[in-house]
Amino acid sequence: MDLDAQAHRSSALPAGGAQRGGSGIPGGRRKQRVSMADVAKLAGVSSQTVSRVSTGHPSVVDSTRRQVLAAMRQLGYRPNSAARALRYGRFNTIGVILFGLSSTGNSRTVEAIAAHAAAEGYAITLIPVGVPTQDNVLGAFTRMGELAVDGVVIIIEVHLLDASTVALPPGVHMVVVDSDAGDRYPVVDTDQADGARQAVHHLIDLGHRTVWHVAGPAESYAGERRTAAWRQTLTEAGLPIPPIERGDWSAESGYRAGLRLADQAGCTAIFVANDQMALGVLRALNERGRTVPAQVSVVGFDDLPDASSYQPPLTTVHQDFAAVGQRCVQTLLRQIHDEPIDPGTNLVPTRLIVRSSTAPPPLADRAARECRG
Amino acid sequence: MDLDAQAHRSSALPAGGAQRGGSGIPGGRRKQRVSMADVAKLAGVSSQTVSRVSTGHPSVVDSTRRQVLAAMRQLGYRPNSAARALRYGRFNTIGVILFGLSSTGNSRTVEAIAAHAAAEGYAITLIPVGVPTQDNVLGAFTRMGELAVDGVVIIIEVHLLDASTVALPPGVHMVVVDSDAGDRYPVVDTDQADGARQAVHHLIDLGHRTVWHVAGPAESYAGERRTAAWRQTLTEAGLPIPPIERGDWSAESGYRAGLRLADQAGCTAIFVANDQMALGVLRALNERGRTVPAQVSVVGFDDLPDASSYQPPLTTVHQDFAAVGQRCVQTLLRQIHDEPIDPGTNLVPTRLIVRSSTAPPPLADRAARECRG
DNA sequence: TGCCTAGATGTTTACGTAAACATTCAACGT
DNA sequence: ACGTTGAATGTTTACGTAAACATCTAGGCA
Repeated sequence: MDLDAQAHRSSALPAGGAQRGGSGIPGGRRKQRVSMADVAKLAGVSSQTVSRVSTGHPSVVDSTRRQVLAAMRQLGYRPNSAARALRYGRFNTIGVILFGLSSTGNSRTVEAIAAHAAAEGYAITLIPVGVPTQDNVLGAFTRMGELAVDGVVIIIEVHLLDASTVALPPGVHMVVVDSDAGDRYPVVDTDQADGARQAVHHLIDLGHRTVWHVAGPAESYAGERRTAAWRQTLTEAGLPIPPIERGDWSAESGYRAGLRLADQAGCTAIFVANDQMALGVLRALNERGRTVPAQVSVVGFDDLPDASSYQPPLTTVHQDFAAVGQRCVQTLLRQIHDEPIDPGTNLVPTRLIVRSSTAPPPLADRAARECRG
Repeated sequence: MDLDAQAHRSSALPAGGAQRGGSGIPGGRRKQRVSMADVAKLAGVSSQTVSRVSTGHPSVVDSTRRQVLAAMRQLGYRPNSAARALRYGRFNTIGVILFGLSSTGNSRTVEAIAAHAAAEGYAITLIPVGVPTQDNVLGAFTRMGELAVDGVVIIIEVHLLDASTVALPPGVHMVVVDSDAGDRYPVVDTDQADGARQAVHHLIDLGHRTVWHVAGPAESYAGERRTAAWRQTLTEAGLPIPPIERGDWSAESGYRAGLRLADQAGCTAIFVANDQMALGVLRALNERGRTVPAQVSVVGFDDLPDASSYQPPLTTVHQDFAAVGQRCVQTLLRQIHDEPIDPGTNLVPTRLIVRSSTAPPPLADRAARECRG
């Protein structure tokens, strides 16, 4: 790898554009990049032939092709994607607008998006929004308008986009992840409701009289969907609905919520809205001497890679982030290629992973319905 | 937001490029994007004036500027970044080559890179490498060569780049994260060695007779650096060097290593090469009835957000991923702008976060040197 | 032999932008 | 009054690529 040579070259060049290069004089101004014309000259063909070789056009005779390829290698030619994009009117790039990658699922979703986009010949550009204020989101949209993207995946609570002043630049397609705006935009999302339902049902089926809940922040639609499904599942089962504890997705907030729940006498089962908070809940219960799962059962949501190593290994709802990313790319590319897309929300199924943090309640707390079995 | 209008428009258009548009006839073929010329025509000025307004050039009289801005808004003009990139020879984009975002620090580093790049007017493009084979890395480099980036941050064990056949396309600058190739490429890295040293010293200072070690995979230079520093620190302290247990960074592998260590009689202190494996170690020790920190002390590395909620809260080495990302961007931009860069490795300091997983060893195991204090 | 066909290659042009250069015009000084 | 200046704006051109069109060559067939 010739890093050194490169560094030397660039530092040896005349600094600014002082020479104001006459048209084609190489070496005058920094002839930064090798163009097709350069390759063509060396190979003794026209630049169009170089173009044909570059794009794999069939009607180039083999000897010519080899000659051109040799010249390309010799000069270190690489196609100028800006010129290509200009020519084609396409960037072959997908933008991803998000708050941050540190949030649990985002990084894995983005990873999947990147992987699948790459497989389709698309690169992805990250457009981070620092703080999720409406102003910042608008700013991201403005920036995105100037960005070299053919479409965007928006991994942001969509209600932040509802300011009527936002005008999405025409020609930019979009897919929204993690939202309930199913009828306004194409949406891909994990089936939050069904996941929560499975979690709560699991606990009910084990014989618990009810299921307590540590919810995510109220601003999160994904969180709210999980909470709503928790409530509905309990209602359908004719069980009482305990008061909600609320966290901010962090393990620390789960710990605080867990301390409060540990003091609730009748609390034998907890559905926690994500695994990180569940980690905190487990610690709180342990500190308060309430054993899991003998005295209290805990179910999480996400199935983080670490969840199987919690103490005890966590029963949780598995989210298929890879599938979400894959469907995002697929939906977006269909739009970009002017193909029809299935309207409405594209739900990715979840499944419950049963580990060691759930068990039937202590005998004293066992529900009557358990006796059916 | 006029998503609907957009959708209708695009579906109402003639599908393929059947019309093969005569040169400038609008409406023939899809006149996809609004150009400066369109704005100029509407505003009754030359396209150069539109350009001047667009770039904020001072010599445009206010009335003209307002006229142009109005026309821009009316037509929904947005600059074509491909044309700009072609004109300027710059993309204002930084590429990031990595394996995956799920790996611990990567997502946070990338996040920081994205944030700082955005602040400098640069977007970032993700170039994921599926499996870290040499072939794939080469593939990524090839793709990157064709990509619209002015520089790349490489978050990949650098020895995968050492195939002599890799020719980095000239004109693309690079910074390597997480490597020991300090003299060949500009490198930004967490000070792995010092972090490990702090961790081991902490345990020694608590009076442990030696410190056992759960290492990362042998292929990881970052991991090897931590291991080497662990060994050196013990050696300098004149302490014996126990056999190494090795994991693959995952909590599960940490668990398995922990089970093996739990059976080692003299093991009272463990330095684990990352927090995730430490989580597994904690579980293994707990299962084997060895209490932390009373019987065994554990120190991790990374300071994941969750580490403070482990059981017990983990003493660990804090990595400043944000600083790493920031310095990457800074170093890269200096190269891109032809400014001199400080050669060699740019080390980001770490600091030990002492929580509840470390304590002096049980009396029977206390080292003689402890009596000095 | 000469025309026709098809495949290989060369030439022209447009994509949207902005630097460089050219032009216009009003304000100013002598 | 007239030339000079400089600010505002218009015109030309190049950036690198690839489609569209033009040209050229060799081989097939009457």
